[in-house]
Amino acid sequence: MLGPEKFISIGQLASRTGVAVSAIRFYEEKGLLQPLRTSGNQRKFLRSDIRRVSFILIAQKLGLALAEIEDQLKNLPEGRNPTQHDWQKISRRMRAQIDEKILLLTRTRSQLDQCIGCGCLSLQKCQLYNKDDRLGLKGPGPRAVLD
Amino acid sequence: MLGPEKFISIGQLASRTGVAVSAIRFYEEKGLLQPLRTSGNQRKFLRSDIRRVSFILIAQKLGLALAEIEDQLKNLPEGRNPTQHDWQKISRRMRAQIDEKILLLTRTRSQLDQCIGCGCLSLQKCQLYNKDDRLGLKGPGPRAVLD
DNA sequence: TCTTGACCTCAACTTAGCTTTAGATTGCAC
DNA sequence: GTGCAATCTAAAGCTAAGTTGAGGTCAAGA
Repeated sequence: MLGPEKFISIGQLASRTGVAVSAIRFYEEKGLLQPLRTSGNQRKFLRSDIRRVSFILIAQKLGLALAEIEDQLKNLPEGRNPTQHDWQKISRRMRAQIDEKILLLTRTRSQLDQCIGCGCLSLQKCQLYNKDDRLGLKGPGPRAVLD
Repeated sequence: MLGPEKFISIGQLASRTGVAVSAIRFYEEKGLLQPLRTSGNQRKFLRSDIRRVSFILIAQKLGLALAEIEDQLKNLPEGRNPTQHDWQKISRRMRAQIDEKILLLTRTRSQLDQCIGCGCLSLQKCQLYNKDDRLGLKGPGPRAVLD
């Protein structure tokens, strides 16, 4: 029968995930994907790489950098297709990160509420912006300070 | 009496906010700060610029880009020192943004929970990663898709 | 006066996360 | 076998948010 092929091309992976072909090559370069090659040197991906790319996208939305995402993906088995169980473990870890993020935002919000009361928005008085927070909730921000 | 000076230097602003001098100049270049100059061409800032910089830092933590922060700051009066009331208005707007962020994260979390149940983490099945979300919760992610 | 630290400008460099471009294959369809 | 889209590599370009460096000026104290 004409069942689905075992491997998919870069173009297929791109259209299935909505990610540009160039971005997929870039992810490979960064070590997030490890496609095989055809005899003609074209990349061939496992079907499970669709899920892998989905994971990359979701994790990015949560603010993880590609390097951090790579770390998470290291927990997936090399070579063989990850099982449902493999993905569950990794998902649970992500849930913890979301929890943490929500907590930080909630704290920030209540601090801001206090500031709305007094209208101060000042570093000294509010503690809304202090060094500890700085390390917690990350964003761009001046670099020197982050070191 | 020796009351506090009306203006502060760039170095003072830097040490009061914890932001590098180079970053402050950069913010000025981007239009986020509009210091006056001394006869010797050195920048002189209003004391209220400390608050302004604090705001920039806080807003960055919430994921706003400098351009967006500039938009918010446009709501502050030019020239005169912002009043407590001015800051309150702007703070309330920020609170709304935090609320929205928390909402999005909460939604993402519950979707992820469903995925943990099935272990799928797939685009089609879970809807954890769809285009609507993509616009909502922003992050890096492939550019083409964002257009 | 001299020196020293804070300040000035302008240009180039940095990191992350990609996209774009150019020129060379590959592979499928007719 | 001819054509055309999809793929390949390598290098350059882009945006955000700054930092770094070179070379010059300002201001205040000894």
